Amino acid sequence: MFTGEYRHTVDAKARLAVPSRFRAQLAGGAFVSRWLDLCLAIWPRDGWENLAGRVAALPTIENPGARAFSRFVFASAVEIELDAQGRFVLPAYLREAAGLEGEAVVVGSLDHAEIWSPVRWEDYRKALEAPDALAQHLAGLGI
Amino acid sequence: MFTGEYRHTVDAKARLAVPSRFRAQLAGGAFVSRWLDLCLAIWPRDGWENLAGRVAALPTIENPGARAFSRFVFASAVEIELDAQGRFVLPAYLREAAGLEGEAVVVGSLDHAEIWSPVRWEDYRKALEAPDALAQHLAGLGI
DNA sequence: CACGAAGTGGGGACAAGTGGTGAATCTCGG
DNA sequence: CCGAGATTCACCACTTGTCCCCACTTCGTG
Repeated sequence: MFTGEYRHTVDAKARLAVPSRFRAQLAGGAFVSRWLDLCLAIWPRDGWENLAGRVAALPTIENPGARAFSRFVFASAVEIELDAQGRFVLPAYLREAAGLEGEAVVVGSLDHAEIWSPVRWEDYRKALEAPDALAQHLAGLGI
Repeated sequence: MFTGEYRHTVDAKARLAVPSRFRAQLAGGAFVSRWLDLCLAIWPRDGWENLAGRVAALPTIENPGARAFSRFVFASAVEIELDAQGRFVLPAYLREAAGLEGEAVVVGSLDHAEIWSPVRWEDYRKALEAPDALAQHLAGLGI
């Protein structure tokens, strides 16, 4: 399970360290892709294959939205390998897509981790903390 | 069951002691996350897995609100382990979220415990103690 | 009054995160 | 086809933060 929030640096060589708590779960191989709300996602192999299977089942021929989503995710994806220090290299187009430079926030999201620009994450989180926004979301869930 | 109110210190290393009455219930593993009304929640493993399971079932790809709530819960959560003295470390982002420094109030809340900043807890409690506030909230709950 | 448990504070060992150097590979021009 | 430059990758070194253990104080209890 991926949880928690970690602030790491993106160094001059575009390397980003994966939080140590995530490493064991990514040992069997990992994929990075663009993701919803202008962030990036890190998937362990099985989660990635699960996602690929679900997207493959979408009606990509008839439905432009499904087609767009499939391209959005898979055209950008790279398989990554961690170096001895637990870092990997972020391709330039992914850095650009997420607006990353200098620093990044890595957050857990259950079956995958996400990489955010610190500014965007802050904005997103603040919108969420508006007094009743959360309770609204909870209401429909029966929680 | 978690009940009672305890005032503990958050020391220079950001450690917080769990009230001894709660420890047995958290022995099998515990999780801390952001929670409603700007406090933090401590969950025993089974309670957390119950919550996580329900959030995991949400349609996070199609629904931005579900996505936001999923991020709120999982991005903030940490699995904690108590040291020999029954303490654990509060990550900086959780301290900030709950406005904690120096002291904290730990309160029981049936299936989980909550961590409040003393000031916020005081305000919240006072608001509830206003003559009719509680009755107002209870109305319609069928209690 | 004595004992034990709970809460608090601090020090040392180790791992995580970060920056940098050198070797291997690839690209491009001569 | 060969060589110089650029780029990437693997390895090494340092700093910082985290974790674990030990010691002290206070409070409740026998």
